[in-house]
Amino acid sequence: MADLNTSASKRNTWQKDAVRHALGEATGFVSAQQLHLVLRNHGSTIGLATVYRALADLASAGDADVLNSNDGELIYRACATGHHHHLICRSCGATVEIDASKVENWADAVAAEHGFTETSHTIEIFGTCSACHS
Amino acid sequence: MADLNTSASKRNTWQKDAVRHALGEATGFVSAQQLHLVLRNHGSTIGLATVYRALADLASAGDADVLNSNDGELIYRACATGHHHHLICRSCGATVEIDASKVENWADAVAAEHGFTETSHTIEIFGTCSACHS
DNA sequence: ACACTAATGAGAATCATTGTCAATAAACCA
DNA sequence: TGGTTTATTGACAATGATTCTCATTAGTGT
Repeated sequence: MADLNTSASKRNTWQKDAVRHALGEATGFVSAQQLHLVLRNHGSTIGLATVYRALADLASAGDADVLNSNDGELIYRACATGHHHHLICRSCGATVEIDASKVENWADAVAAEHGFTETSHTIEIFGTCSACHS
Repeated sequence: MADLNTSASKRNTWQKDAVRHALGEATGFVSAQQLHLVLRNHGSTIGLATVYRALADLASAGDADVLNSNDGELIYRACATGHHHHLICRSCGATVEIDASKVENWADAVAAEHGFTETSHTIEIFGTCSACHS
């Protein structure tokens, strides 16, 4: 019974759909805890561990972006397209996806210059958006 | 700037010196736990909480860089000069400080373009250094 | 040396995240 | 459709990093 095409056979559950949907509804980045709370407040009986698992799956499938907030918790965001970076408002959490091909190239070049291979990078820009900048 | 210990008077203790020194000795980024272990192995009786406090102080004084490792722990590094970024070997932890004025400007420009002010950013490059890339 | 009080350290407390495992329910097949 | 298989769930325990508590220790100015 080996599923050759879909790596490890996955099942579709309403829990995964709920997490995916809730993540899509959210504006900006949200933590697993926040998402779980929202779902429970909407009457869902989903478990916290399941939210964590679903988010981890989404992230590893490339359907969600992860980054660690400054106070050490992982926060997630629904993410449509391929590789990109974020411009995030520190006060309201609004997020703008930004293309960064120039920086990509710069990062790869710098790494290569120092003999590094298999490079990856973390690039995030934080600021105060115009709405929050009274 | 460097207003001396007037209102928030700080005291100099051998513990803080030990942490500062151990951090200077380390190559690359180290966690508070690792640093504590190293100090204890060298015969120090310093407490873990003190290592955490000393590192937090160094970081907020601008004498150390902080970043979160991918497995969710804070790692520190002695940092000589102003603003810069890092190229880090994923396997041996070797670190290269890189100047990134081009990217600085890019980041500020992108932020301004979207009406963001008071911008800051996180830019780190990870890879496998030539020594580790057998 | 003395007094004042910041800093220390041992352990408890916190908090996000992950592991455990019996019970549940997708997906597949006859 | 009903039965079987087994991935997935969820309640709770466990982990692990970091922070807090508080009695004790030790810098610093007088």
